[in-house]
Amino acid sequence: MPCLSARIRTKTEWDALTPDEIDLFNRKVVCRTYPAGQVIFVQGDPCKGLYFIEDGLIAARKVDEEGQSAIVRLAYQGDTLGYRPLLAKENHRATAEVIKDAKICFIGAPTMHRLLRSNPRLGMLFLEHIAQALGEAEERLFQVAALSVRTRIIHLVVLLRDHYGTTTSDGTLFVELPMTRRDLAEMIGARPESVSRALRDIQDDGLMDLSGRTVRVDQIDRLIDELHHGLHI
Amino acid sequence: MPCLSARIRTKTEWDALTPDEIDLFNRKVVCRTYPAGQVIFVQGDPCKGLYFIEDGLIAARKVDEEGQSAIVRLAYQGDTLGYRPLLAKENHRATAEVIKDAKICFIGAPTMHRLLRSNPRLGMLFLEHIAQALGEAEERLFQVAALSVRTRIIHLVVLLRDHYGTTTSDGTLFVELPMTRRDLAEMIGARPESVSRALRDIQDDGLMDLSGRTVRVDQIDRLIDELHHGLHI
DNA sequence: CGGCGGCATTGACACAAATCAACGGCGCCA
DNA sequence: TGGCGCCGTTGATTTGTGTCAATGCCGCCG
Repeated sequence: MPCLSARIRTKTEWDALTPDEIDLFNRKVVCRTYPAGQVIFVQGDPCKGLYFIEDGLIAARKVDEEGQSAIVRLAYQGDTLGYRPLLAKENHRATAEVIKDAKICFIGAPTMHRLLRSNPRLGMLFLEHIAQALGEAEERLFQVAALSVRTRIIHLVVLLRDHYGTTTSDGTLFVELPMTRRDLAEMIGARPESVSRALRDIQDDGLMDLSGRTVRVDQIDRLIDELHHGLHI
Repeated sequence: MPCLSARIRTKTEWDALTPDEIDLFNRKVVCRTYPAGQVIFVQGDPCKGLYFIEDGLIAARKVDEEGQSAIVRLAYQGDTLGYRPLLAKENHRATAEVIKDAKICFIGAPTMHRLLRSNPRLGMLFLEHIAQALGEAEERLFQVAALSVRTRIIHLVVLLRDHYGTTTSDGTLFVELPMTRRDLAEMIGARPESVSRALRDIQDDGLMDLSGRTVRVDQIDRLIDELHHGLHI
């Protein structure tokens, strides 16, 4: 079973590869599974290649000397990890940690550069991908810089809906919060206690129903409205 | 006088262009000057092409419906603006506003795509550039999410040193803060009053000397140390 | 010239969020 | 089976920033 299965590939930048290149990829790639909690690479490490996420959820976390910490990016199935330092020719600037058990394929920098040289379209698709990633990073920068914890939490739930939301036949939306309160807090630049309180406040206002790590939302519009019009109307 | 002068070009991604392509660039480009305060494009606008900054300083600002606002990026001489939406195939997600009088060259999207198709190396250099921009965005995201206003201010001064710092013969460093307190505040996700107070506090601690928009730093090490070891030692 | 508007600073105060502390629940494994 | 450690919540309290208001400064323009 090749790591780069067609099902996943066609939705990613790897769709640019020719059959020969797919063959090269599959020969060079090293795949393994990582349990939750495992660290894939550490900030400061030299970047030896990149990691294609076949399945699972990974967080890129930055930490400083005082222990202050924040999650700067999430990587889902089909995403690629480590491309930023590879392309910028830098060391890793974040630590990658598995949030949900993952299957990850490593591809070394030399192979990657060979593919980029032989296939300009691959570079163009990476360009598009990284441009979107920059847009998301700037969006979250804006949110943390300008919005309240409550609003940031709602943005986070809406964001997680893309990958962890399911809608039942009667239109009710369920969103799984796929990580601890601590990690949710690090995603929005807050403390776990503040996340707990904000979630309860939003629940008390009838915007969602929380049980454990699952959020039930009856009227997603009411959530979205608060993002656009603020609390009061 | 062609817009893409060799002096600036060789330090940017445009160094990849062949003489023919430079010629095409110079034929297609439209240059003009913008006074401070002028808006170059507005968030939500379709992206019609990109803007090469021959001189000046530009801020990319995000604003929401409630008027909350933050500066998500600065663009200096030699930088290119608008490449993110162009490459991500999105509309502009920020408003570009001139901070210091600028000379800017506009190059339309069709020309740009033609250059990218004819010259893969241009794409590779953009890839490298945008990868670094993503690194900077994530660094600032971490700072706003995890650090105090005081620390963020120091980071900002150190950042501005790259483009607005000069060192005298006796080793004293002068950094110009090239914008209003309001804009400084929007760069770090704070209020102008908080910026004023933080600057005064840092000055009271003898780490810098502030007069108007110029900061004098005698021992840059002491500033940098605070970033790595915190306030106390 | 005089006055208006934006900039910067400062003080008093309010408030959102952090901190500190305590508790119950749960999984894990010695 | 018991206990240790992490998770999640809640309460009490502190504190860093935001908010509001007043002032002085300066540049600009009628």
